[in-house]
Amino acid sequence: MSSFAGRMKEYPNMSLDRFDRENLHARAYFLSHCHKDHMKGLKGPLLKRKLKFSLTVKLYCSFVTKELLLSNPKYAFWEDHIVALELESPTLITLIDEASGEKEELVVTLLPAGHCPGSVMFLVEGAQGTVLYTGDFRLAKGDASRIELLHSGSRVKDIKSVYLDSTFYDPRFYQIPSRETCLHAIRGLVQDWVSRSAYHTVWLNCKAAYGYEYLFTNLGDEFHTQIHVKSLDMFKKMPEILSHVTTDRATQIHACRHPKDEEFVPASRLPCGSSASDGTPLNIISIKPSTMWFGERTQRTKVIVRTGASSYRACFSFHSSYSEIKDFLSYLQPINIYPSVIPIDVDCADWLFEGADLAPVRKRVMMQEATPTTLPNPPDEPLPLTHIPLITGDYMDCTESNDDEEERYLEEEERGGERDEGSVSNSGTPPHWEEFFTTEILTDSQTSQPHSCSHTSPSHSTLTGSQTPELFVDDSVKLPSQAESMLIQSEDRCQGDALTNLDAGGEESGSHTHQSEPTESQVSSDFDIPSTPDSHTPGPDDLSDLYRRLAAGEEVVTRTGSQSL
DNA sequence: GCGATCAGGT
DNA sequence: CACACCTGATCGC
Repeated sequence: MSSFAGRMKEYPNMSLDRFDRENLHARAYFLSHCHKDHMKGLKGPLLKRKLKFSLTVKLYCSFVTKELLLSNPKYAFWEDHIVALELESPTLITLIDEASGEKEELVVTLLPAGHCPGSVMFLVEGAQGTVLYTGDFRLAKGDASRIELLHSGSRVKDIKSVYLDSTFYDPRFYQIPSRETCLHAIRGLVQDWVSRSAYHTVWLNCKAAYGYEYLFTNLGDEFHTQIHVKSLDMFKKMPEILSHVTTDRATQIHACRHPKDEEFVPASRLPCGSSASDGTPLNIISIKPSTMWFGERTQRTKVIVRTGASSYRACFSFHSSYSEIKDFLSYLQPINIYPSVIPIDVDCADWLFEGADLAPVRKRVMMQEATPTTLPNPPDEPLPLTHIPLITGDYMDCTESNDDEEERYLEEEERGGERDEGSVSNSGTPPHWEEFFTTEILTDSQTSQPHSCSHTSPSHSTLTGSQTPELFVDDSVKLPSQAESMLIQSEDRCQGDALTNLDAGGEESGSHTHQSEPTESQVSSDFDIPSTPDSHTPGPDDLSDLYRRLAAGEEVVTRTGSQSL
């Protein structure tokens, strides 16, 4: 849970993702995405009153976030105070102190965060330097190098501070299977089930939060069906999503919810109460998207876990893993890092200080926010940790990792392997939600013709798979040597039930099928290499070299004017 | 009656 | 593990 107090040290007159307490005095507000834990105070009466008397206070966010926010009537009073910004379009924003008239100019750029529809990171450039507020994000390895506006020419911008979503910035969450791997596994399970008969139905037990939409669109496409959901209202202006969801219960894939669902769902009923028209009972399995992570030493493709006769958990994460965060930070090389949650357990912080001999000349500290009890100065004195927070060398074991073997688990059935995934989905690229957005309001009957309205996104993203096929990752690339050495051949891998052994009745299957070792190409999917021509992600060797040179006092970071628009 | 906070649940 | 909620109880205004 984000404990970010809302303000950045460099630009205390803007508030991001927090709208209570000190943030009531902000000159401008920023919302990175539409999750409740980032909207604290946003519907508070104090802020509501402030808006009434203010001509200049605005809330900046993406078009999609604006749409999702306003689909909830409780936030309707914001309507005339929201300024939706295009992605990747640097925008000059003037912060005005309404009492004194004092002005402060900033250039703010929204960068896609891959966390949920509309989610963005805020890149802020101004007199106090360039800072990046990540909000919540899920970016794959190498993604930072593909974001043009993090660069100035061919070089990464000089970033003073990163305000980081550090949810999984802990070695225990070393690796999380890629979005494509998870999607592929879920697709396989759904395929296995719904192909049995028209009465075989899948219930996706998703949380009441945005972020599962790309699962719906992908499964919808794959199985030529729409996914049953509770409401379509919020997607009115997002034809790509809208066309894949329905309120018609007569479909084999459901993601509907009911306040008190959990109990009676796996038995035979869906939250929506749907049943076959001829009285035949439906065969229902539930798939619960959950975050499952993979420590270095438990490298195995446990992407789907069977938790009962007809219930499964499927790996699914909105947040970047430790290794993805590490890659992100290694690439950006910020001077300061402010984690949004306490970075790691004090008891196992030793790993932080490994490699201290490589400490660079350039000051590099891990900042920690003032604890809530030491208010009222949110961007208060940081707590500098004296050594490098990023260890690009060997990862040190922190705690024993995830070996919760209390449940029977399935290993992902690899079928065609992951090499072919680029042809199935926009592999290697996070979903680009703005593409789904239109200013038109479509009715249900119009949604059979999905289209993206490019006029709302004149500056297209380099992350957009559909527009940049050359960015597709070739999963067959050789592992970087370091990454390769980190992969431990698993000992005897426990065999789970193969997906193909599911009974029609959902009984636990007695038969076991030997699972083959993942091939290198399958395992390497999280160590892919970016292919953007004019940029590259430094590999572990590059970084070690870089640190060595920094430690030797060489000037390797060339400063460029970070004020360029 | 409302909001904020906490406990407990998925 | 931790997420992003939800519900209900309690407290204060």
